[in-house]
Parts: sequence; structure tokens; C-alpha cells
Amino acid sequence: MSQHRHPGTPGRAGAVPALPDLPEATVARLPEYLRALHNLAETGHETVSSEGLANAAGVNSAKLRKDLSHLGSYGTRGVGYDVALLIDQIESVLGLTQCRSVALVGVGNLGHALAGYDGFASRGFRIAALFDASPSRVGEEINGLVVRHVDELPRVATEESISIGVIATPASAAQAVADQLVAVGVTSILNFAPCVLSVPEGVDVRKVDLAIELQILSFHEHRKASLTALPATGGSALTALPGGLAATDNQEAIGT
Amino acid sequence: MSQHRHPGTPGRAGAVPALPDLPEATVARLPEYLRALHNLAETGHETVSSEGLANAAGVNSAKLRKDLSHLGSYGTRGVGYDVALLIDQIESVLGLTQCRSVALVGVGNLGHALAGYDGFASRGFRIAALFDASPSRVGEEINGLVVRHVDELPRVATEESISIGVIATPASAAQAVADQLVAVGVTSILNFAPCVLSVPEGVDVRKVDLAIELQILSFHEHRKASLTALPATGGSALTALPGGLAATDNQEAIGT
DNA sequence: CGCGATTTGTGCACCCCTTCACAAGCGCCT
DNA sequence: AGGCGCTTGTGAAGGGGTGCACAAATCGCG
Ligand SMILES: NC(=O)c1ccc[n+]([C@@H]2O[C@H](COP(=O)([O-])OP(=O)(O)OC[C@H]3O[C@@H](n4cnc5c(N)ncnc54)[C@H](O)[C@@H]3O)[C@@H](O)[C@H]2O)c1
Ligand SMILES: NC(=O)c1ccc[n+]([C@@H]2O[C@H](COP(=O)([O-])OP(=O)(O)OC[C@H]3O[C@@H](n4cnc5c(N)ncnc54)[C@H](O)[C@@H]3O)[C@@H](O)[C@H]2O)c1
Repeated sequence: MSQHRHPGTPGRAGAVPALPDLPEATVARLPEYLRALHNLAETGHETVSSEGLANAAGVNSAKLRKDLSHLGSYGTRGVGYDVALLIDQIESVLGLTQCRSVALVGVGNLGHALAGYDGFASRGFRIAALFDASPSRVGEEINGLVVRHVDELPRVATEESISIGVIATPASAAQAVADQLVAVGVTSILNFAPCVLSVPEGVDVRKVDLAIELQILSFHEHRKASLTALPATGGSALTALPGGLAATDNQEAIGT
Repeated sequence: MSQHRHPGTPGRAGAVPALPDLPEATVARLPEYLRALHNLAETGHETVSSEGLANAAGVNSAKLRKDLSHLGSYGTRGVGYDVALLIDQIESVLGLTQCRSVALVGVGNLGHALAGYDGFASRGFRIAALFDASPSRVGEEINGLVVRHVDELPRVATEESISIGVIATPASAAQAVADQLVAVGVTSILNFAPCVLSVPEGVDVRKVDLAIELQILSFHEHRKASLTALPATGGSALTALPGGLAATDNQEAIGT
């Protein structure tokens, strides 16, 4: 945990936009709102209510309002939120106004899929360079980018001003790659390798682990099976769950 | 969340193993412990202390002990945990004692990578079937499996007793695919498409969204840049911050 | 056989997050 | 202009998770 809290930096009442220090949970949901807003904008909506947006993003409307209030959002009571304005606000807060350059290390099975993914560019990210250690990979061209040897990372990193590193190597190489990324000044890493990375303070690491997701699902599957197996005392225990709707499921959150 | 909650089903003090109803945060960490334990087992360790395991899993040792205590784990004071025993315990709780069959829908860019991933089998999951809607994909053989048309899902699902569905189609098709999966009895879905899925209560959905991860990293990158820009009042305000772990499923930098 | 070193299990306090419920604000219609 | 319905923004309550700190338990050794 590097930070996300500023016990010592209260207001800094400068003339600057005054970084609002958002709750981490809120930050994790903003991209979700952003996507929903883009969908709304494309379908011609100019304003949207918290209820409508919350629905589109799969969250509680009160939660959404509180999230937006954290970033000092400007909604209009009785009307809702201006879609275009809100998009700008969120993109500004997330730092998406500038296009960020991503370096992808490990162009194997998964790396190929990532390199060929067009979802990067459409969200303001640019894959600036591909790296691999295997001679058989180096030189290969994917989507207009040539795979370079990982030793070239220092040079390319400064040239392209990389701000995010993505690791898609086997777990055994991930820590070494992370060290190399950190060494060239990368302070944000997305790790697909199933392992824990040690990085200096100030460097953020997020991981995506397929096996973990499946195992979590497995647990719930297991539990659901156990529950239906023993129908409890009263009989139909599957009725009368409060909450009414609650169709969608998130995590994240969560936990996931 | 759909369920994970039992306001009406208290103890059920039966003689059965008595499903412990674990905290969700604990469930999300168990797979991490499991991987660390497997690594330890392979390197010859027979026992491990909470400190050692916590270190290997990248968490606080107190948190690890509490997690394990939740599943009524048997450690030995003064010694630690028996690695093999703990592996069995966790796998049992996660429902990994039986091999779960996975159906993968959408064999495109990402789907290919997933289909060719050997990390499934090694974690107790078996890709039982591949589906796609495009005629150009159907019939293709990947890793010994033939891609079938998605219309065959009902038949194959019953034959293979699918317990988890993975969606790797474009977002526009994801809801329809989810509906089809639910229709054939799948109650756990892993969704790679960047969209919100509506599913009936009792069905678990977990999502993996690359764009969201990158945008969260972007936010922190943005904030770090803003902080270094204005060195605040006193001077070095960037020293030692105590840890308050974030709530979502994220995990961040640990010093050394 | 007892003692100290070691490590687990957990009570507790704190903090973050979620959710409800409602007052305040805004636009529209009469 | 004024009232009315709709929606935002937020205070407060409740729940869950985290990590400290310590008592209880176990082993090895003298
Ligand atoms: N394929 C998937 O669907 C999938 C899913 C989830 C997680 N993962 C994880 O993602 C990672 C990559 O998976 P994959 O299937 O692409 O594996 P892969 O073996 O196909 O590709 C790994 C690539 O990394 C390169 N590499 C190895 N060491 C390197 C180094 N030190 N520097 C730079 N490049 C290096 C290899 O040359 C290879 O091209 C693995 O850790 C895997 O567990 C993969
Ligand atoms: N490629 C990546 O690295 C990546 C990363 C993150 C997320 N994603 C997401 O994963 C999804 C798949 O990405 P992709 O790059 O593989 O796309 P893709 O277009 O290469 O593959 C999509 C596949 O789904 C199939 N399909 C379409 N409609 C279908 C239906 N109704 N039923 C069954 N199959 C259907 C298509 O025929 C195609 O083969 C997308 O939603 C994408 O946003 C991809």
C-alpha cells in the first residue's frame, strides 16, 4: 500500500484543482461509470439521473451519488447529471486527459491477445512498445509494433515516456521484469503472472489472476451446492430474500 | 452481490461439516494462500509459520491467521501450519476437490489465449468445451478441443456437466451469452467483456476488465504526478505512511 | 520435569464503506 | 408567482475488514 491517504496534507488550499483524495472504492468504480456514460452519450442521452446511471453501471444509486459527490460533481437537482460534463470530470480525475503509454512485457500466448486488443486505444491508452526475452519472439511484428528485446527497455522507456508496465511473462520471470520496469522509472504495473511482486514504496501494482477468479467462483458454486443439498428446517428456504431487485452483481471488489 | 448472505438461515447446528460462511474478503485471499502453499510444498517445506506464509502471499500475518481461523484451521502453536494439511483444507473449502468443468464462449483474440492456457488444469479446472458463433471459428481445433457452435451449448452442457462459464465475446454479445449460459443451468460466470451483466439471483458473476485496471492505475499515476509537482509545505511529505489496506480486491506495493 | 522460546488464535478498537432517509434545490406547469 | 414533483447531496447508522497486542498452547532442551 503505498498511500491513498494524506494524514499530513490537509487542504493545500492552493488555486489548483485541489486533488480531492477519493476513497479507493470510489476510484475503482469511476471507470465503470465512465463506460456507462459513454454508452449513454452514444445513444443520444444528454442528461442522466443517478438512478439511471447507477442502473447502467450496476450499482446502488445512493452509492453513485456519494461517489460523484466526492469529486465535487455538479449535478442538477430535479434534472440529473449532464452526461458530457460528467465524462469530462471523471476523465480529468482519472488522469485520462493525456494519452498514457503502456509497455507490454512478455508477448506469448496472452501477450499476443493483449497486443492485438483495440480496447486500449479506445480508452486512452497506447501500447507504445512490446518486449520479450525469447529470440524467437524478438523482431516479430504485431499490430504494427515490433517486438523488442527486453534489454532495450531502458532506451525505449525514455524515448516513449512509458507510464504503465504490463507483465505477461511466466511467473518465474515476473519479479525480474518488475524490477527492470521499476528501474526505468515505471511506477504503475499491471501483473498477469500468478505471483506476488515486491516493489518499492510508491509503485502501484494491480494484478489480474484468472485462477483466483475461478477459485472464488468455485467456492460459491460449492456452497450453493451444499445449501440445496440440505433444505434446512422450514422447507422452502429459497423464497423471501429481502432486497427486492438486486439483479446485478459486482465485486470488485471486491472484491471483489 | 446476489447472495452471500443469509439473514434467515442462522446456524443449522447439524452434525454436518457446518459450512463456516466465510467472509468474502477471506475467500478472495484463500486462492493466494493456496498458491503460496503449493510453492512451499514444491520446495520441500513441511510446515510454515503464519509469518512465512503471509510473506509469501503478500499479506499481513495477523490477517492470515484470522483468515485461517475462520475455516477452523488446525495450526500448531509454537510450530506453524502443516503445509500439506492446509492445502487439503483450503482446497476442500474452495470446492476444488472435484475437478470443475469450464465452458469458454467466444474464441477470438482473447479466447484463444485462454483456451491455450495451461494454468487451468494445474488448478483443478478443465476446459470442457469451446463455443463461438462465427462459422469461421466453428470447427477449429485448439489444444485438442474443437470449437462448437454456441447453439450446441444446451446439449454439451448437460453432457459435460459444466459448472462455470467464461465469456470472451464482444460486449455486445455478452448479455445474450450470459442468458444462454444461465438457461442451461450455469450459476457461475467469469466475464471478460466490458459490460454489466444482468443475471437472476443465485448466479454469481465475476468480471475481469483490463480497461478498469488501467484506469485505476492511471488515477494513481496522475495523483503521484500532482503530488511531486507541488512539494507541499514542510518538505518531504512522502515518508512512511502506515498501512490502511484498501477495501477492494486490489493489492498494492509492499516495501521489500 | 519444568522452563523459556516460539507461534497460534482472538478480543478489541479503529476505519472505511455501504445504505437509508430526508432536507434542500431545481424546473415545470398552472 | 407559486406550488408541486423530481432529483441531488449528505448526515447518520450499521456492517465488515484490518491490524495490534496478548493470552494460551506447544515444543525442545537442559
Ligand atoms: N494465457 C492465458 O490465458 C493466461 C491467463 C491468465 C494468466 N496468464 C499468465 O500470463 C502469463 C503469460 O501467459 P502466456 O500463456 O502468455 O505464457 P507464454 O509462455 O505463452 O508467454 C510468456 C512469454 O514471456 C516471455 N518471457 C519469458 N521470460 C521473459 C523475460 N524475463 N522478459 C521478457 N519476456 C519473457 C516468453 O518468451 C514468452 O513469449 C503467465 O504468467 C500466465 O500464468 C495467462
Ligand atoms: N483481447 C484482449 O486482450 C482483451 C482484453 C480485455 C478484454 N477483452 C474483451 O474480451 C472480449 C473478447 O475480446 P477479443 O479480443 O477476443 O475479441 P474478438 O473479436 O477477437 O473475439 C470475439 C469472439 O466472440 C465471438 N462471438 C461473437 N458473438 C458471439 C456470440 N453471440 N456467441 C458466441 N461467440 C460470439 C466472435 O465470433 C469472436 O470469435 C471483448 O469483450 C474484449 O473487450 C479482450
